[in-house]
Amino acid sequence: MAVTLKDIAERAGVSTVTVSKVLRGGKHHISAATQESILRIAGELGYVPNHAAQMLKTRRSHQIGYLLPDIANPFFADIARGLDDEAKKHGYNVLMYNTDNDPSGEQEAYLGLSSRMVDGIVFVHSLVNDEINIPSIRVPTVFVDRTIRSMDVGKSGNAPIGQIFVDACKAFFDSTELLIGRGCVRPAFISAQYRQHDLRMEGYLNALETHGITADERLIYCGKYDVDTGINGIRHILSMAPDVDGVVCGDDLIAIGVLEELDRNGRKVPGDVRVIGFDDIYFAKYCRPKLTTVAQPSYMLGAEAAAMLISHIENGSPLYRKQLDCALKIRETI
Amino acid sequence: MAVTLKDIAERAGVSTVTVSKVLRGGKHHISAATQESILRIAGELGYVPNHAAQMLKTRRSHQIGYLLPDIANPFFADIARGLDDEAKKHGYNVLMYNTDNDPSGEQEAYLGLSSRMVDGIVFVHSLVNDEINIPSIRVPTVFVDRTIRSMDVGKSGNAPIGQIFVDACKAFFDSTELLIGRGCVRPAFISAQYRQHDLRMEGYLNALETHGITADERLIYCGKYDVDTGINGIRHILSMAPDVDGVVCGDDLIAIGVLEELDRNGRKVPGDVRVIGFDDIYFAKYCRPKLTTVAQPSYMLGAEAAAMLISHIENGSPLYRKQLDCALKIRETI
DNA sequence: GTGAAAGCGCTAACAA
DNA sequence: TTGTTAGCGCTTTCAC
Repeated sequence: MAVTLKDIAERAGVSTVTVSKVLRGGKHHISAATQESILRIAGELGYVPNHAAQMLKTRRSHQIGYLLPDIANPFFADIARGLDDEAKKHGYNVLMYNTDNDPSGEQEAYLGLSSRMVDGIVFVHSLVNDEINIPSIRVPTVFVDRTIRSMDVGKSGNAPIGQIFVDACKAFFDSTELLIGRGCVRPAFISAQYRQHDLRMEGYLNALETHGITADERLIYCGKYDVDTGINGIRHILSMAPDVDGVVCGDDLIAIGVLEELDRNGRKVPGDVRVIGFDDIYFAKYCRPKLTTVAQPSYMLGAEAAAMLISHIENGSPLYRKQLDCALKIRETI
Repeated sequence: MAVTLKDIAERAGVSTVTVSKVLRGGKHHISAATQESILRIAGELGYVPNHAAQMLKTRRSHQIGYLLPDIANPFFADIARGLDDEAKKHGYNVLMYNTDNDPSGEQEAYLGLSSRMVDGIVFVHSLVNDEINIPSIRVPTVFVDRTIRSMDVGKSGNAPIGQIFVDACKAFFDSTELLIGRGCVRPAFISAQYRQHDLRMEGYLNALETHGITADERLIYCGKYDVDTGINGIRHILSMAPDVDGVVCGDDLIAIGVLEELDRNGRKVPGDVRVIGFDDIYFAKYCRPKLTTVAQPSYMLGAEAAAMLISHIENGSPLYRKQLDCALKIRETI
């Protein structure tokens, strides 16, 4: 059986309250002698506070939930790392939950985490149907990466909401424009589409329009954010529109698939087809040819989210919306 | 304020005990009518059990801790995915903690997690100094990937210990032998070395000896399990022993670094130098040239660990040692 | 079938 | 400066 405040109190000849005060530190008025003896005894006995009891009493778990599509995607793993590092600094731990972008799983997870009394949730939402699919926000929640429209936020109920994101629309506008600038006249778009109104696609489409290029649905393919979507996507596009000369990819995983399949088909990159990704996962720079991509500040996305959440939990500072910048990484595929 | 058993009890005109029994399901002797009304009311009120209270009472958190070096390493992310999937099946959640292989951080984390009352811990241990650096095992713990010698296990104290691992020594023996079979006479070894007695290096050395090749310390470089170690390692080796004609890499990240630096130096792979990795992370097959490597069953490592742990927690089945098989993935770098 | 009593370990408010 | 009282929400005897 673990050692409790009571055990220490008995040996020190004081009450549990005194022990509690001393051990918790902070401001109290306990004599130096008592303090010292309590600290010593606690050390000797190897006292470790019982979190469940503290939790029940204080309604604080010092845990934050991380709801994400899939930790095996390096982009989300980087966010996780930022989260965990920042959380640790403040004595918080991270409860991870993979949703696979499954809306019902997401709901279940959200409820589950709130009953576990996480103090806050960092949520990379699937955004199916363009709206958050949880009945109500019960816990302070920061949405990362995928933005929520303000009307969704209003609708969501009681607990406060924050957002950390990048301007994906602009990023995709820029990268599409970059391809066009390099001479592409038939740039394709391969991505996932979890919401009706996809910002990445919007950026692509805007750039096309700006440069007087007519959008061609044979050049657009939507699947998931994974390598297979890249492979299948470019294969499909190659069959429908063999004159494709550029590919704007929804993320780097897709881009890697595109590179792979293009290689199999003997199409040279960037000679025949130019390719650009999104995220700048760790491996982007080790692809051959090295992947040109738009870097998301993934680690910072996580760290900022955790910092915002914890500062809200501890000091009541309000949650906020914050946009982080992307950075173009020109390498060899354009 | 959240709805409690008491709220339901009042409306249903029964005691909290009755409500608790019904809601928890399982075997009890409550009349169908009472049951039905309790269930209905609980549903209406949106009852969610308070985990902290349950925890305090039952000493079960339904959480398992995952202590790992770095979630940004895809190998550990894959394990995490296996863990989480298996844990979810049984109603458990995963608390992640990145240690960066820092022994003192590991200790702190281990203690922290046990005070959070995790029901078990899955531990990818740093194994510095060839022994586990935690004072005593307080919680059922399964060591994954890095094996613990049985003497370490005995020493560790009270709570039971399990292990899921692969035969790294054999794997490295085989892959070194493979390089030799392809004609390498000066195969190098680049890896991390966290313990004095490193199994990966042992396998490499054994193979050398078996084939009558004298080990040459200029061909051995140890750093960390990351890309930079591969880059620095091969750069260093190239300067010391330019006749190197093969590299056995401690993991795929290192191999990727080696490939990168070899390319910069104009050395052809596999023409001039043959390279083999370890893990088979997702990106191994998308390197150029495609990385030949030994696949670890990373997802299964995680899933098995969770299954073992949970079965022990729930049914008291003993923890055990289990070895999983690796599989050679011959691609283009040898 | 159902409920009363007790307590898990801790902390907040108030007394002394 | 220290202690008393009370209770967080739940579950576990055990009695009815």
